[in-house]
Amino acid sequence: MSALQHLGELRDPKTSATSQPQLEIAGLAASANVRRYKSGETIFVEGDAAPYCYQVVTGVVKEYNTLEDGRRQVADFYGIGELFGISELDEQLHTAEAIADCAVRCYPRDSLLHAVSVSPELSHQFLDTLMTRLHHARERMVMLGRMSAMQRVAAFLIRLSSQQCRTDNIQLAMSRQDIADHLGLTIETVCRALTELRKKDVIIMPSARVFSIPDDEILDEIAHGSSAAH
Amino acid sequence: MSALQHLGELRDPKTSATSQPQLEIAGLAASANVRRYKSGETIFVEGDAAPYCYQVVTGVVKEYNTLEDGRRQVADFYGIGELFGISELDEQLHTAEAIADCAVRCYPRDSLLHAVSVSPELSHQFLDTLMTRLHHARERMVMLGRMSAMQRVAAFLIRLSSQQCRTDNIQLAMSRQDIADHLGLTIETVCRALTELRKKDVIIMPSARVFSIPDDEILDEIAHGSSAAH
DNA sequence: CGTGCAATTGAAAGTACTCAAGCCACGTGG
DNA sequence: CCACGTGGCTTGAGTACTTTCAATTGCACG
Repeated sequence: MSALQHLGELRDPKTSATSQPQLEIAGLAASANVRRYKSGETIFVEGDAAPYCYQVVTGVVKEYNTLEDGRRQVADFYGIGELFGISELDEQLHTAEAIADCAVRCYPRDSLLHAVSVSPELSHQFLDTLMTRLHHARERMVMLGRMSAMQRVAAFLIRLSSQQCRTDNIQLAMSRQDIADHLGLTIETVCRALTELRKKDVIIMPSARVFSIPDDEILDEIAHGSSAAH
Repeated sequence: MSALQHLGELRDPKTSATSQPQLEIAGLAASANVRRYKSGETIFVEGDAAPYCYQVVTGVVKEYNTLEDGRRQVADFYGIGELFGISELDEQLHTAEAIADCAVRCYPRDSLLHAVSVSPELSHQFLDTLMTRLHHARERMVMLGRMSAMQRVAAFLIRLSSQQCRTDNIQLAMSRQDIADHLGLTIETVCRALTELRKKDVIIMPSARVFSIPDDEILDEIAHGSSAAH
């Protein structure tokens, strides 16, 4: 099976379910407190000391890096239950920002890592999360390295649809700029791809941040098929 | 500090040393046997059952995915001591191939994962390896998503130079095609970038598979500086 | 009903790709 | 010993796609 096909597999419970840690990490809830952030607020900055690891309770968070010239690469978006701000060093590797109003649980990094290393249960679960995340990172590398703009946008919409478990009125929590920065494109190219999908009736967009997929096979075909999608 | 700068940090012992597991995993050496592969031989194929995890004893291995149209994305190259063939599922996510004559240690996957989950020591080490790998995967996403062909090639040469701890007569274990597939470029584009670097005396290439870096600051500048590198 | 930001569209420019051919080192066989 | 064939690497010309720059539209808000 090819890497491209994997991109559609988020829908598959066996890959996605295991990457969702439980909503509260056993034995650590006591030492963790919850913070709230408004949409657009920064949670931490690349290079910061990293005393905590974080878990989304409510809302959506993005992690990104900024290049010298101001361009960004969005590493990932995190929804309810997902961990972020994890690194092997004691400094943050990304900047994290709320893209919707958020509640975020903060686990002391040392406690979390210690708890993980002494509990076989937690260890297994955490390893699984990391391996799944690495897996997805590599699928994204295929996307960034080998897929056309249209294919990237189509694959991104498919991923959102599978995450929200629906093909109707799917919410786009992030801006066009965030999507572009995630897919390695410019905002204009994202717009043009969306416009083309709309014109071909592959997607329906009642407003700029909501869409539906009438026939997900057509979208799949665009995401996985020939790169010449005109 | 930006993600781009991280790309040069492989030279830094604090990031690279921790990602190297010891040469034999304690308590598992008994159940692991060593296999040998000639350059070009396939070790396992994407989708295969994954009864083992592997560790390079000698030589160099690449892991890659093949797309429907035959193009490839090389996920990574692995040198002495590095683990590969790791996934959260019990099937291989990539195809692995020796790009030089290799000796490879095979650990039964279940034993390895079990050993890791019950030993705090191993658990910590394995987590560290995975987090570092995720970190590097994300740096590569920045590269694939945001850097020009010339920047990608320059960054790749810098990485090789730091891995081999030298700036003289650095070996290119992999073919131009492998480099192209790793960087998300075509073989021709890689050639042109190398030719340009040679013409500008940024690198010296006594032969196609060996190069030296007279002044690594210039190369750094090309990798991290303005994308207009003409 | 302006203001301001996000999203969209258009036109021109540029970068990397495709296709095609030439080059080079190496191994084989006459 | 040299012609020949092979595979990997390099170069050239034309093309296609994405970006850049610029302008317009749409929408929420005071």
